[in-house]
Amino acid sequence: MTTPPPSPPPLLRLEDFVPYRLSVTANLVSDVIASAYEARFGLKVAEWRLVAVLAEDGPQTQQSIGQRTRMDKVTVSRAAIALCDRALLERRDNPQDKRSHLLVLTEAGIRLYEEVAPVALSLEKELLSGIGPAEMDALMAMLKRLEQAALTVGTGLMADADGDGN
Amino acid sequence: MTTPPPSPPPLLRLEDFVPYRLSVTANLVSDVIASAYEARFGLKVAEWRLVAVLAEDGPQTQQSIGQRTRMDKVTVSRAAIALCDRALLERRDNPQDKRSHLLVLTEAGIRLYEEVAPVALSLEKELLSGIGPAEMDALMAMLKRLEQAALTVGTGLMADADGDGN
DNA sequence: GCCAGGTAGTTACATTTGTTACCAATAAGC
DNA sequence: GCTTATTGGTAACAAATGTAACTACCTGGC
Repeated sequence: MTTPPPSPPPLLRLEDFVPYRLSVTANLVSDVIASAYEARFGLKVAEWRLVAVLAEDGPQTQQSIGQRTRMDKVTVSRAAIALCDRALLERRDNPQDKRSHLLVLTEAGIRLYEEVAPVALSLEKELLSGIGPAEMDALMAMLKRLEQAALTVGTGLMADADGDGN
Repeated sequence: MTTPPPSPPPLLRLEDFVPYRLSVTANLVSDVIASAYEARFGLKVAEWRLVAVLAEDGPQTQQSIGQRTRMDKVTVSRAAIALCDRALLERRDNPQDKRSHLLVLTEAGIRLYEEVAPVALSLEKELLSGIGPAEMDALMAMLKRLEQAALTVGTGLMADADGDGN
């Protein structure tokens, strides 16, 4: 009609924009994994993470799990409650600090872990089919570096998150 | 007192488990980006994506945007409504199909894009500091491959309610 | 000891997000 | 030119997620 679509010069290719690509891929992967856990073991991702961390590093407080996995303390709390309800973990009193509980896997929890872990690894393998071990190491290293960078940038912007219209 | 010693053999190192690492990193990065967009331009991620896709590929329907960005059609719809309210885009009737609208950026939308894009690129650069261009290409390639693999695996074990098409 | 300030964890609430159901328009069958 | 099945899009509902406030406890100064 009057003004034909102006077609501005694309300043940015979304397909090749790292945060976008990262987010899309991660969500897709996460979705696949999540539904596999959910369908096969009735576990949500957060719950599986609790189990994995506890199996790996032994009993610890919710806070320490939260730090390790960068999950919110509320998320951890809910996951812990859910697992406790299913008797997969126990919350013992922490002699050092009576505010906190020490989370410990029960026998059933350990068994569940031993059942889930191989499935998780096999899913991972399937996802990584066609990617060599060297490449994979490089991928992991980059992800870790990205994580660090994001933390730095994040805390940088945190100072004046909002308040100024700008 | 002393109870079953909870030292199961760690079958899996969460730190090195790709889906976990990917998810943690992506969420962190996404968070940083999202709060930057939100604080500086009042844009949510989905909204920014609409703007970017429209600027890049020109006017198109919501459905095509959904396919391209793997966002749910509801997400796209909400983002479109929000942007329309702010007069950043217009919904023209689609002569081909009167059910759908053609989304077109307005002048203001284009200007916003031209303002946001450089910021996005600079944020990306900051995140990628310390990662060489070759490595980055490798990262992108691997992410794309992971995405493909996830799609395959996903459709394999999911009931797949999503009409992804092509 | 006691009070201020801070932390672990939970609860209650608000916001976001996904699901389902629905309407309008198209396309296919008769 | 109707009736039925599908599709684009939205709205209404339900579930997940984050935020703020709260309890219980710890720590330090006095």
